[in-house]
Amino acid sequence: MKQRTKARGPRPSSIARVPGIDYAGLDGILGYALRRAQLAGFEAFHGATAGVDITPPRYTALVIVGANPGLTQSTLGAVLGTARSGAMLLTDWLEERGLARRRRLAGDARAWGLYLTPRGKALSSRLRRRVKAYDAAFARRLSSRELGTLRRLLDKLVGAP
Amino acid sequence: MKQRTKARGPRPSSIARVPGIDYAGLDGILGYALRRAQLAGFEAFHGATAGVDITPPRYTALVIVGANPGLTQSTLGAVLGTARSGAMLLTDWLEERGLARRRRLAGDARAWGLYLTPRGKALSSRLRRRVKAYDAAFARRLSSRELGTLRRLLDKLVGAP
DNA sequence: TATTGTTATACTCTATAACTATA
DNA sequence: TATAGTTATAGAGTATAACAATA
Repeated sequence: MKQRTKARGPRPSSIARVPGIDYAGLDGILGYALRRAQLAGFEAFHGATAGVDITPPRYTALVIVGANPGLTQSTLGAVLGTARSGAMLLTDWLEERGLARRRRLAGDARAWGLYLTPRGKALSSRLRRRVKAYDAAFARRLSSRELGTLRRLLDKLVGAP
Repeated sequence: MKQRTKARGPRPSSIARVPGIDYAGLDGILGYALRRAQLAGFEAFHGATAGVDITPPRYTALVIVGANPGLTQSTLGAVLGTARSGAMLLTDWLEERGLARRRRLAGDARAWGLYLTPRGKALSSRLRRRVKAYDAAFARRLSSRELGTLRRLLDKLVGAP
């Protein structure tokens, strides 16, 4: 393992159904059902990254920088839906661990281009494989037909093309 | 309005699709699709609670205490899937705003029972109506048939009966 | 011994505002 | 003026650990 063995910090747990509790229509809310499902998906991620000190946004940053070398921090922020300052902290985190480097871009002296180091590339590819496998195991709770339907409905819900 | 008019703190925004970016299979991950959908649902919640200083866990605490008077903090924590210390902070928050009260329970001198005040009940019922309406508007992006399918698949995914 | 609530501490995630250097 | 990055600050959410009172 390259990173610390213990993931610290908040790990949102799934929402257990407590017997005898009146949920007062809370479980009739679509947003609540989505939240529960998302937490179940998070657990798959957590299993995939056990033993590696990483979190979902950090994983996303790692993968996105890996697939888009030379990306600027602003663009990374746009992809993550986060403010520039957050993209900077993520970049710091990657750089401190030797996973990525900032390099000056030719066209614009204000911006940095982000690039994974060999170590970052190795971690990215290892984790991508693991996350994919765990996610597939999670998705296997549905038939492939159901899964296709679910993906279509989720896309429609968020207005994806 | 009874609460502060401005909700502060982090409001997770939705994940925009940035053109020209290689997502490297990230969007093939079910957990990622669920996350995007959940954020869209969160926006519905945010619209419903505009002008009221409340967050999803605080809203959940308000509703759950309202529907289960005499609930202990430990049970509230179990419902929310959070540690006791978190349930305590939520209870403090409710109490500071005059929305709930702690009262000693007869059976166990260690535990507090939680009860909404009239003000808490009023806020709870107003917000429940608004959240339900906004959630319904959000859900209307799907046909009622699709919605039924989605709910069934989400329940199956989290292993709900 | 175990549980309830509490306090203390820490870390992640996110945001806004003000600043600098550059465009 | 506008943008990229940075710094400072703040609040929300979550966790663990240790403690007192009670079971």
